[in-house]
Amino acid sequence: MKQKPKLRLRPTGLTIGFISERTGLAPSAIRYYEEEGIVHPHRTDTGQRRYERADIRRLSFVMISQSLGFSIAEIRIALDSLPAHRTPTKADWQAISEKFRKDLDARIAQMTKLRDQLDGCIGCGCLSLSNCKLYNPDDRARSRGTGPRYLMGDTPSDL
Amino acid sequence: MKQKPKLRLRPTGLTIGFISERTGLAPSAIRYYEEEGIVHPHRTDTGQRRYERADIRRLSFVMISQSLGFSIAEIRIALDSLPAHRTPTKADWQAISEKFRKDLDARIAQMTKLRDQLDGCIGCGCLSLSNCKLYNPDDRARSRGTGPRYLMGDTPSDL
DNA sequence: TCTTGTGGTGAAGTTAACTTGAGGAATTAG
DNA sequence: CTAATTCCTCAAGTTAACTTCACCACAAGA
Repeated sequence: MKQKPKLRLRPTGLTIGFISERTGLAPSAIRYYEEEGIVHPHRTDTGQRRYERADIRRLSFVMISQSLGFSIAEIRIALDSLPAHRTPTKADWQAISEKFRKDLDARIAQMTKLRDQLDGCIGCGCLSLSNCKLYNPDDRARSRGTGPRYLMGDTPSDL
Repeated sequence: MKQKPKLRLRPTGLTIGFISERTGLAPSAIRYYEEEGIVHPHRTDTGQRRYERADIRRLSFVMISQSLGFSIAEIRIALDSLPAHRTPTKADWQAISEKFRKDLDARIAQMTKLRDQLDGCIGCGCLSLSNCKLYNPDDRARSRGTGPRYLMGDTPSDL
């Protein structure tokens, strides 16, 4: 008896459950990503979502990028540069990761700089902001919450 | 005529407005930090908050730490290790920044590793998760949003 | 003293990234 | 052919880190 492979993928495509298993993402998260324009599954005539294998890659890319600190908005923009109606090639993915690599490089440099100055700034106990190298407002690593979030630099006087 | 210095600091201590100016933080944020146990100003008999100079340092520490990606919960815990009823010394701040430096070191190492493997993983276009070095679940850099957020590693099969 | 600030207190709103729940339709297993 | 799954939609809830608002009290200066 032929052991029927329990694949939730009809000729129409992969089900959300299948994608969920393979990526570890909850179906609700995957639907959310669709709202955010990160994946664009097509629908069966009865309205169920069907994905392609390439979508697993897209979602993996999302997870990795998030772990690197990118927001889904940024990720969406990056993914938008992938070809719309053609399965992305190796070269497509390489191009997209290039930008992220740049960003990563910058952030690593930034953090290294901060670390090296930590002892001289917080560690020394002075925290005199006017001398402090941590003043650097070019910090790009923050974007949570609401309203303005400014890294010190508005207070030119000493403490 | 002696130009009266417009310092909002009565013998009772520094006002929230003064602290706000010096740190660049909005008064609302400073009050919020109080709720979160990060600063503990005392009150005048009429209920106004009065801060100490050391609080500016605490708040600066908070801002710097946040820019490094620490949550205020983590920061609060770190600050709790400062002496409660004594102005923190140089040594106190050094001890506290030591832990953060460790964390920073780890994160820099992590990001560097990720960057170095980016080309070989996303860049190559394979994204075969079972081979991918980005699998690494020891990633500590994420903690936003609700519910479980797991970095791939639950999906041992290939994509 | 009178008029502007500052300051204080809730309560409610905001963004991001999702989850949870209710109620109903399709699909699949036995 | 049922029963059990899986899926769908829409609305509302959640956490973090604050902001905004309304409304009232004190404080400072001309």
